[in-house]
Amino acid sequence: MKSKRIPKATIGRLAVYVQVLESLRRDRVEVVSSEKLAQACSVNSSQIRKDLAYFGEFGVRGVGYYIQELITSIKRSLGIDRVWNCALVGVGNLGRALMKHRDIPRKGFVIKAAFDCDPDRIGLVIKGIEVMCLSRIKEVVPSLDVEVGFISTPPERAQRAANFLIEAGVRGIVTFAPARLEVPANIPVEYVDFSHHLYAVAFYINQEANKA
Amino acid sequence: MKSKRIPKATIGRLAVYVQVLESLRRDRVEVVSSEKLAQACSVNSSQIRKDLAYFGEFGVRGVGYYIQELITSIKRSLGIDRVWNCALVGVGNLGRALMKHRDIPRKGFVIKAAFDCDPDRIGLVIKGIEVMCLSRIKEVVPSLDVEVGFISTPPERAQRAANFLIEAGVRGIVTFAPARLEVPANIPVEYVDFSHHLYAVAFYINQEANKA
DNA sequence: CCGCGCATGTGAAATTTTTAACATGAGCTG
DNA sequence: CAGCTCATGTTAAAAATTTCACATGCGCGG
Repeated sequence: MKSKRIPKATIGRLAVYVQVLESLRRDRVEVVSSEKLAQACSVNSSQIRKDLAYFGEFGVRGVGYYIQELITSIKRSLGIDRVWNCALVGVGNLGRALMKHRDIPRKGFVIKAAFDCDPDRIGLVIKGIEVMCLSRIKEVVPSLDVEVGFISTPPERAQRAANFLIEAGVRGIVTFAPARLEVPANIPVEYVDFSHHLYAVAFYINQEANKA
Repeated sequence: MKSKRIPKATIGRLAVYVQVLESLRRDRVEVVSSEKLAQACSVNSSQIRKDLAYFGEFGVRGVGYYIQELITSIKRSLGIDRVWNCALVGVGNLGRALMKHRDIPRKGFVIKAAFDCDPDRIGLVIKGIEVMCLSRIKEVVPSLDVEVGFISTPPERAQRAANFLIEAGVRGIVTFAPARLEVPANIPVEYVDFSHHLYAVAFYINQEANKA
């Protein structure tokens, strides 16, 4: 386990490995080889061993990987072996859907506070969380130990939301708004935008058509 | 403009360029240099010129890129300068949200049909679309010129949904189910799963912490 | 209408990432 | 307990991608 720069692509694949491993675990499989796992994830088996090697030695030679153990190890490596407190800015349709989405807490991300600047929304209670005025964010985020910010505002207000969140002390942002954000270099931002996948599928369909 | 294999990463970036360019257009900006665009997208300016070069020459030397024109060119390159008819399988919470989601048609993807295997859901009408039994898919997809399949079933039924869609003749799939799919090599699949972004942000936050 | 400035498009260099190859070590068998 | 099998962990090679550097060519000003 050497401390080297870890490729962004590796992080993405680790998430896939976890997904596939959890699916295997549901099927009561206990051990898997890098070769088998590779097939299920549509990647090369060396790739898997390489990716895992960034974080340690998790397998048993001649045997493979114990699935439960590997899931735990990957989650620890990614830092998702604990709960992350989150704050959400922008309580529109999307924001409300996120607050109600069961899979988010299931993955260890708990929305502890929600903010908006629309007076009509302030005071609403969704899933036990009261929507607060954005001006209170600086007081609330530290007191609730919030480390991650979710942005679900319209694109034109995303930057403002980001500024508020960072000012309030969040350490990373996941934004669902279709807008790029300018943030300090030490604040990671993840852009969630499934329209990119729509574009991609259209492109690859055309590409297949041109092959044939 | 040479016909070379186009990196997957390039496709992802093109989608980002479109997003940023459309934002600039909203601000009435008419021309942009690769350098300016690069900054807004947090990439290298050579990268942008390289990415665009796969598809043609869209800029004017000494001037830059005409934004409206570039948007059109990129969209044509990606194949999103037209409408794509889609069919959705799995009308649970997520499926219904997708059917109501305005941004999907806005991007040129129109859901023309919806399928489920739960009798309680068959017959429901959502956004003018009647939910049909999955057994009818093979008749409906060709008759409505559907080319793209959306999967929003639980993970354990995603593969079955994919099989039905492909059998019915869709050319590509966008799946929202947290499961990997086995499909013929000529059918592109895009996996939409924002939990990957949650994992990523957690990892990068930890990484920042270890730096300091 | 010539020359200058500027930003593109591109070929080559540098870097990163992926794939292949193999030595290592765990576990099983006789 | 020696030897054999198998799959990992790792080193080296190959491939792909990103970045650099600059020649090309458009537009403007004198």
